Amino acid sequence: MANAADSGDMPTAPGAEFGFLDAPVEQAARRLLGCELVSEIGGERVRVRIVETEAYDETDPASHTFRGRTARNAAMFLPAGHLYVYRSHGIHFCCNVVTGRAGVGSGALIRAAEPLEGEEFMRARRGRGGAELTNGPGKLGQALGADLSLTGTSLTGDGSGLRLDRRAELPDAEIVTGVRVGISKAVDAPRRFYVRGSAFVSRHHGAPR
DNA sequence: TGGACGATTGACT
DNA sequence: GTCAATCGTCCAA
Repeated sequence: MANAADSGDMPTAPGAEFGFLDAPVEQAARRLLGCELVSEIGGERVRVRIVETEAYDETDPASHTFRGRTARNAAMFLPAGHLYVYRSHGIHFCCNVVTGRAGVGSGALIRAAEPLEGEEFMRARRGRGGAELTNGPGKLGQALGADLSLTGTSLTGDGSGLRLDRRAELPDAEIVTGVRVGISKAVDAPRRFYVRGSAFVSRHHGAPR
């Protein structure tokens, strides 16, 4: 697995940049709200602001890492600040920011984001516009141009993948906590977080109205 | 090694 | 509201 720290080209100590994600996954998931994701995949620069996340870790029956490390979920055990991409329903690519220490299988699913830059590229990839660009995990993955080749990469950004830019932590009053979406286990765990009032928070079947 | 199922989406009734 | 698409992963046998 490629790791920027291996090549010795890290400008700072490994992990320092994403130290704010080396925390209990619920806290890390909250801290990701408001942060920005930059994609330069295919030479097309796209930038979005994260507005919805869900927390998953090894203690959680709904998590891919609940039954331990496998070939698919190995990236979740990397240090905080790496990317874990999985294929959903054979069709969609969903992006997770890995949190916590190396060897710990935890991360936050990025469920939705607001477009900030490169909206024309997202429209071309999605075949749709408006909130439909990025208001769901599969939609966001498609808008960013993400696929399985990005899993295990570092979010420091190397000009060809994804970069995570930290932003100031949102005040509690702007964060809504709820139950996660689309899972069949631990359905009542309050591990979904989204920005109050954002028009890009995901819509899904069975959503409260 | 077979088979059920999924951290979803979009089209259709 | 209902259901198909689509395929890799993982568990049971």
